[in-house]
This record gives sequence, structure tokens and C-alpha cells, in this order.
Amino acid sequence: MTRLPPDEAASLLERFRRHLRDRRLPVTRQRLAVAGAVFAADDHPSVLELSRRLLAGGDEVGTATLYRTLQLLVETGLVRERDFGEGYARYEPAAEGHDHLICQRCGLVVEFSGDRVERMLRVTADEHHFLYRRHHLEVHGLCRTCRGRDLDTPTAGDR
Amino acid sequence: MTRLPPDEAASLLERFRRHLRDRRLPVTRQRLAVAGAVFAADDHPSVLELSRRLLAGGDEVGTATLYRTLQLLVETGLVRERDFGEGYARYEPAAEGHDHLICQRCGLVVEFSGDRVERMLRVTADEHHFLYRRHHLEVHGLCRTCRGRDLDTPTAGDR
DNA sequence: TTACGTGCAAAGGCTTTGCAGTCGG
DNA sequence: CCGACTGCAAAGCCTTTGCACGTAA
Repeated sequence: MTRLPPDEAASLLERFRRHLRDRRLPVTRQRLAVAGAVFAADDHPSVLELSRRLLAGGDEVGTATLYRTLQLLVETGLVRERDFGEGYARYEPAAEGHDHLICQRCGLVVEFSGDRVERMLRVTADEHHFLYRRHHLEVHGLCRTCRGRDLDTPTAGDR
Repeated sequence: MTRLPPDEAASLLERFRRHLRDRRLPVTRQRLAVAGAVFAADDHPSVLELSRRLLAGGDEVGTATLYRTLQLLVETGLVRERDFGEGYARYEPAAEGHDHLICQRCGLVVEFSGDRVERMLRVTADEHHFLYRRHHLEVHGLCRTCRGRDLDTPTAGDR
């Protein structure tokens, strides 16, 4: 996943502040820190990983607050929650439309643009008299390094 | 989701038996019961729900065994595990080839052939040096009857 | 000042694991 | 017979919740 350009990350942070102000919710150090950490990510950090990064950045945030803030961010639509079937959630800035290739063997996650897929799905939706809004897509397979090996060993990837 | 035709369910069960035999794994009452319960489903039952159905059908199966058997079935590729972000897993027969259009307002689910999407994804996977194995796709939008109405009411669709 | 946020610790809920007993092949 | 399976109960793990204290506005 590509890291958000600094200005875009800043803009998302600003939108978060506005959202809080509009609802008369306190703008706290923790909330800004959590939002900033997610917007700065170039991957899909888990809660634990976010906690580590915040700590490393000198912004310690309690676990409960971290969870509560992420929930808030997801509700505002600024952050997206992803589930790769690992038993815990991952988070990413809700910037763009991309989908994921997931290696069934080693768990590697690679992103690709969802544009082509989306164009096709708009047509498909229309054929079924649906108005396309959004889609969720995961492609499971074997990455470059794993595809060379024995192909029918049970995999851990699917969960 | 549509229930599997009886013959197809039977065929999946047979494939499961063969898989077990091939690996010299015991074919037990519990394993057949669990597999049968999943293949007979016309929805996406959770572990708890499967447990209930098995019990109702006179096939009590311990929780641990249920989890272990489902894992086995997923590894064989005969059953698919789904995560709707509810905090627990759901299961369905892996009778493939269908994706879903889901109405964000009324919940209507319409299946459509995943062939076109799959062809595209094979190419995409290849571009990223992945070997395509399978995909999971949901398209969220508004169905024919709902699309006429107010379009920006918050939806429950995402998690 | 006051409502809401925060952190800790405990509780929750789903899933996995250890182990003694059982059974399929 | 032996290796694998079962079931129970306990442990694990991620996430949520209760509560006393702190803080943005």
C-alpha cells in the first residue's frame, strides 16, 4: 500500500477535527494521535501494531481508548476496517479504491487498483437493476515466492 | 443463498470421504455429520448455529471437534469460511462461481456469475506474480425498488 | 463547571489447546 | 493394536465494558 501524501493525510486529519467539532466532541491528544498514526500508515496495521507505533512516537494511548477511537474513525468514514481472517482487525485510511491479493501460504498482502473491477461491476450491477455503490474484493492465491513450492499442502492463509 | 441440490451435496460429502481416506484419516460419525450440516445449509451458519442444527438432527458434536472439523473442511477446499465482521466466522459449501449483489437498504441478495470477474482477476493476479486460486467479492448498492428513494441514508452494510 | 474522554483492570465472546479416554482402519 | 479422534474443561486472544479520575470547551 502506498503511503498517503502528507497533504492528503493532513486533510484527513482536518476533516476528523471538523467532524469532532461539529458534534461537540472533545479534540484530544489521543484522538489526534490515533488518527495521525492510521493516516501515516503505508500498510494495514492491527490495533497492537498501532499501539506500538504510537508508543514509539511518544504518544502512548490506552488500549480501550485506541479501540474506541478507531471505532469513531470508522464511523466517520475516514478509516476503513479490514479483516483478513487472522482473528483481529486491521485499519487503513479510507482514501482510495483498491483491492487485495492475499497469499494463502505466507499471508502476504498486495494491493492493486480496483478501477478495472469497479468499471466491470458497475455494468454487472446495472444488468441486475442495481445501483452500484461500492464493492469488497479479496483475491486469494500464491505469491511469487510461494507458488514455486508444493501446491497442495494445507494452507494457513484462509484462516 | 440457494440450497445445494441433494446430488451435489452428496457428491461433496463423497469427496470429503475420499479426501479422508486418501490421507488415511478416520472417517468418523462427527466428521460426516458436520460436513453434511454445512452442505445442507441454505445460508451461512455460524459455529453455534451449526452446533444447534446438529443437535436438532440428533448428531451431537463437541465444540472442539466442530471447530477442528470445520478447519479440516476449509483446508480441503470443500467449505468456505466467511467473515461478515461480526466477531465470529460463518461457513458455507464451497460450490463456487457466484458472487453477490447486496442491497444496502433492504438486504436483498442477488447472485451473479463470477466468471467475468474471475477471468479479469486471473490476469490481475498474474501481473502481480500471484497464482490465482479463488476470490471473494461482494457488491453493495441499491436494488431496483430501493434505488428510487433517498440515496444518502447511512447504511449498515459495512460491518 | 460539566459533559465527555481516558486508562486500568476485569469481563466477554469466540476459538484453540491439553489430556484422558475412545475408536476407526 | 496404534495412531488419530473426541469431549471436556481450561487457556488464549482480541475486543469491550465498568468505573474513578482527568480534561477540553
